[in-house]
Amino acid sequence: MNPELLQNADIFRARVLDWYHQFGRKDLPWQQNVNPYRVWISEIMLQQTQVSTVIPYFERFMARFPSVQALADSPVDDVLQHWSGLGYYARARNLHKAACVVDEVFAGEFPRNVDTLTTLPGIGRSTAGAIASISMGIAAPILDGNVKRVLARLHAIEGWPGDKKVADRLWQIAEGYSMAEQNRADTREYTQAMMDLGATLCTRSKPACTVCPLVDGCKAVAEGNPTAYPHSKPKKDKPVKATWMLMLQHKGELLLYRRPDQGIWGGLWSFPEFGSEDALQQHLALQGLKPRQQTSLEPFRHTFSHYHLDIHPIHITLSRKLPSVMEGLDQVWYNESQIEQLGLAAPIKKLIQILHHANPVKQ
DNA sequence: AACCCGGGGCG
DNA sequence: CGCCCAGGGTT
Repeated sequence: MNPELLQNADIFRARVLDWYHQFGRKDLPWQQNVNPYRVWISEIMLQQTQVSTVIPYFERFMARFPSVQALADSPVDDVLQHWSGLGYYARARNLHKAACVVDEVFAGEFPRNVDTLTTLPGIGRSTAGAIASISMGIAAPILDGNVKRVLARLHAIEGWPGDKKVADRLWQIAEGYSMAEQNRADTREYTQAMMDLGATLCTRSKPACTVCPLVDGCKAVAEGNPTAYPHSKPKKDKPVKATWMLMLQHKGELLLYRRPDQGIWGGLWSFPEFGSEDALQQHLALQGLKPRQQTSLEPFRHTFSHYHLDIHPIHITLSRKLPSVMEGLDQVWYNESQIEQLGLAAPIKKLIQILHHANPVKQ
């Protein structure tokens, strides 16, 4: 462990810059003829799309809109057309809006400080930092996804970066490293180096720690699990619901009803459901049914995107068919030959198969 | 099929 | 302020 790497910004920057000079990418289109306009456009494109896809878009965009004035002077539909295929069209609209603001409010010159840059539509703190540091030599930190990952691992920052407290901590660290004494070339290269490090070495799932210039200072590596950082979004624990499913069998047939179009498994065929075992038993009593044979199958959990459903299947064998079980809904006595014909939710299909397996139907 | 992304918009 | 969304790529 090398604590100086974490505490001394000069040592940290020297390591990062040295790596960048040896291995970093320096020939990307937006790294040529660097100016605020080109950096801005590239940053917005790179927020949503990977480098290899962005390159041709960037070239076409620059050929058509070579300057912020050219962009401001063009109809927004023209801008959207050159954005077509990238998605996130609100960003293209913001691009055009911001170009107009730069043209009209700032006399065609990008503001030379982060706070004013941030007032432009579509430019937040990170994009402003990238424009300021890369194209203006201003010592501003950035915190895009790549840098977030590098810093969260290096310092083993607990928590999800979407949480404000965690983001604030990461910004604080980024600021600490970016503020060290430096010259203008350093500032540009340092920012590019940090993004490159995150994009090419400190990747989300397979970080190349063995060749990382920061490995000896990396707390996540010291803990033995760099990919644990940054912590992922806490999946809000899903509520657990329970249902009791009535599997009525008569000879080789099972009673299914068609679910309403709205709600889960809309329009699919399913077993009658009840909110509790008591409700199920009460229903049976109302139907004048006193089952001789009743089996509770092993309850199991089915998980939806937004909740868990604990399914308690209750199997009952009848000696005669009931006329109607679920008031007002289509029902059908189902046998195995219909397996392809009816739309069944996955757990229902599973349940039917379990039953057939346990009690092979004697036809 | 879940996760990810910088910034905007909403309650 | 916190929460959700966009929209397609990666894993």
